[in-house]
Amino acid sequence: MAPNTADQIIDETIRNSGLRVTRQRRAIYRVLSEAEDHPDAPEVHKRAQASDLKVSLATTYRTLAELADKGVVTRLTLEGEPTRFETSDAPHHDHIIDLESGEVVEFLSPEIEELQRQVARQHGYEIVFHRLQLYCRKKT
Amino acid sequence: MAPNTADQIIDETIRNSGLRVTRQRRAIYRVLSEAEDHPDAPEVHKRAQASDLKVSLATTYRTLAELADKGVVTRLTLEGEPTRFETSDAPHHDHIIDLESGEVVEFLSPEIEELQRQVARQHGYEIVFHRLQLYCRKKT
DNA sequence: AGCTACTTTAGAATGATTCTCAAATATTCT
DNA sequence: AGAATATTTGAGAATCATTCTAAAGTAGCT
Repeated sequence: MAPNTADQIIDETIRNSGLRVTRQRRAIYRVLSEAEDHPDAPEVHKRAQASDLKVSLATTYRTLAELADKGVVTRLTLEGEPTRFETSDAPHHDHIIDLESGEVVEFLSPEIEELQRQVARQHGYEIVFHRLQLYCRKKT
Repeated sequence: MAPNTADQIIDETIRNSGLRVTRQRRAIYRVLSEAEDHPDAPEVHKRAQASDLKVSLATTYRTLAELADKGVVTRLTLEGEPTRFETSDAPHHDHIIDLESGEVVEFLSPEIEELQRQVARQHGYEIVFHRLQLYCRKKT
């Protein structure tokens, strides 16, 4: 029987990534999958505490790094601020950052992705992953 | 008479950016303009020392930040490593990062840039600056 | 040369993240 | 189930990158 509850899916995801399922990893991954935004490690830690899932800050950092290395979560490294995280379950996308409000908007452009592949190929490379960030201001 | 030697151009560049010309700023900017690669702050500092241009590490960090804010140099923020720098005199370009060797290759794609502008516009934004990095491995 | 504002310096301080290793816990073996 | 083994966690120390501080030095104007 396939997993059906959110909790079961979380456990599956962790186990499938090759890590043991622990209370702490569950808590951290759950915080991320419920997040509407892109929190950094201390913020993930705070939310986990708040939802009565005690985890240390060290474990939060460690677990986020592990999950990122396994590909289950994605690092969002913006200019001049601590690394943020998001789950990798949403389809791939890139980010627009509103320089005034700090708001982060996700977007997807298959055309750009294709051109990226072409550029890489022309230089003898194939893309493993990429980062595209548009730092913008609201159009006048 | 327009500046003709490399030294004069360096002084002009610094002065035009609105900063006073000092021995230290000259040294730092010179290191960057002679660099073939994309050094981080400690590396710029080391090279300045080596070429007999004494500068403190604090000043190196401060000056690189000032020049970046003035737009004379550009920050290159890669995943999981300290910020690197390059002069802004070369035409705009993006980067391919070879994941195995760490080598950084520059490329330019007007088509991608145009698509980026379109995407931003569709979301009601206009781009102030952007970052595009392709993390790659050599094509087999 | 003298004044004044801007700069530099060395070291302290900060912020983000990683490390250490003993205690706790998950999985495996009987 | 209970014991043995391999992982994982937590608290605080440690590290790395970068910025701050306040005292001493210097650029640029007169």
